[in-house]
Amino acid sequence: MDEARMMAAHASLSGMASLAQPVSGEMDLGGAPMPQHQDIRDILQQIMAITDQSLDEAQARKHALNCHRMKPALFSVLCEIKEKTVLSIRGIQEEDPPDAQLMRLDNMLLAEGVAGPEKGGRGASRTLAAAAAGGCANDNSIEHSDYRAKLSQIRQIYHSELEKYEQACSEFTTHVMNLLREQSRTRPVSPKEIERMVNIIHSKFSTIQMQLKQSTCEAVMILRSRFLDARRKRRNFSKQATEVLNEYFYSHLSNPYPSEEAKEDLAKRGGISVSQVSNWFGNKRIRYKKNMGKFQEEANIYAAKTAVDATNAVTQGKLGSSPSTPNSSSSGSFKVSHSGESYLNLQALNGDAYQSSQLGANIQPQMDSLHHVIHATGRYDSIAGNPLYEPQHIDANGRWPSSSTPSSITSPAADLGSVNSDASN
DNA sequence: GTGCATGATTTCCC
DNA sequence: GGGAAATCATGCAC
Repeated sequence: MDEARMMAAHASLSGMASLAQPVSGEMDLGGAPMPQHQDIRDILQQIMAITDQSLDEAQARKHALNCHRMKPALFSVLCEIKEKTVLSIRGIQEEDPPDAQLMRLDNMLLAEGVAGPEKGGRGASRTLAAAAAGGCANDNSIEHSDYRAKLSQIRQIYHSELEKYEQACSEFTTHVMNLLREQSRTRPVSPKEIERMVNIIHSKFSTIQMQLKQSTCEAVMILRSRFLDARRKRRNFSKQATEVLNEYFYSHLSNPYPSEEAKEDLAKRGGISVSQVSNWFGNKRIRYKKNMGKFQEEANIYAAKTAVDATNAVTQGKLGSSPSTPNSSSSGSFKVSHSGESYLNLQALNGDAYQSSQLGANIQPQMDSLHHVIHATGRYDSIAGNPLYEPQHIDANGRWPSSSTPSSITSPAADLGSVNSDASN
């Protein structure tokens, strides 16, 4: 203890003689020092003298002082002084307002499914739902499981660390409390001081917890951004997927609006998602319309392919094959399920007859394909008068004739027995 | 590195 | 809600 503090303590004690009165319960009304006062002065003198003594002497003196009958009273007074001075000042400095940042972190961890009860991750499911709206189903399913696994890892680490911190906090608090209680026998430590110390410890551990929460949030953010980036990452479709989509597009050129059923079928066959099919058709329609010349060659290739399939189907039909003979197309989906005779008769049908024939929609893909072949081979002109062979499928407004009300019957299976808007072409 | 192709997203319209 | 159009962002050939 330095001289200044000793003097301060001395002054305090001198002024606090009155505080010690209740303990002794005796007072010299004439102002003469009572025996108790003399005791206190003696104790203080001894305390002051400790610094001048050797270690052994000091220990012995300390022990003697601890056993002194006035010690409880003295400690009580010192505790009171401490509370009135140092601790009150600390109290003002340390009482922080509720931490908004901590609340934000807690909310975010709850929202992401890291904190709170296990629920498969609300954030995860939300992200998964968002991802399911687009992107390859197969790839996404992998990414989903990957995302969930990583989120689960983060959750585990977070809870493990949190538990460690809480345990450490509890252990340390108990340790400090025991220490202070132990020390209260040799130095003035009030219960309030212990309580305050516990609060300080909790506050420090709370800061550490906040750092943990912050790190966890950052990890979740990084994970999410990686996942979302991966979702946005474009990958070209497989050759098969592109072929399946192009086959459908060019064989339904007059009305390239696949129904939900057709989209599902295309998605299944192409190994992509339905929304990817929708995206593809959206892009294709626009890009085809913008630059038909560029797509002509591609159109001819697919048209020829489909036409060959159609011809095969026709031939087989003429030869008396079963009406349900599968299309020889590699795609194997757009099947000609009616006889070749019906197909040939179609060219002579007017709109009404076409509708009543109940097969126009099914034949239309082949008609579209043939149109392209004919157009490409210069034979278009000779049959241009036939309303079935429109040189363009897009009207003056740049729209497909039925684009405002796309046919819901574009799937080969669904085409059966229904009226296709293509018939007007 | 550049330009084109292409899948995905966004915004607007009906 | 679905589609058109514009735009973004990436893949890929050169």
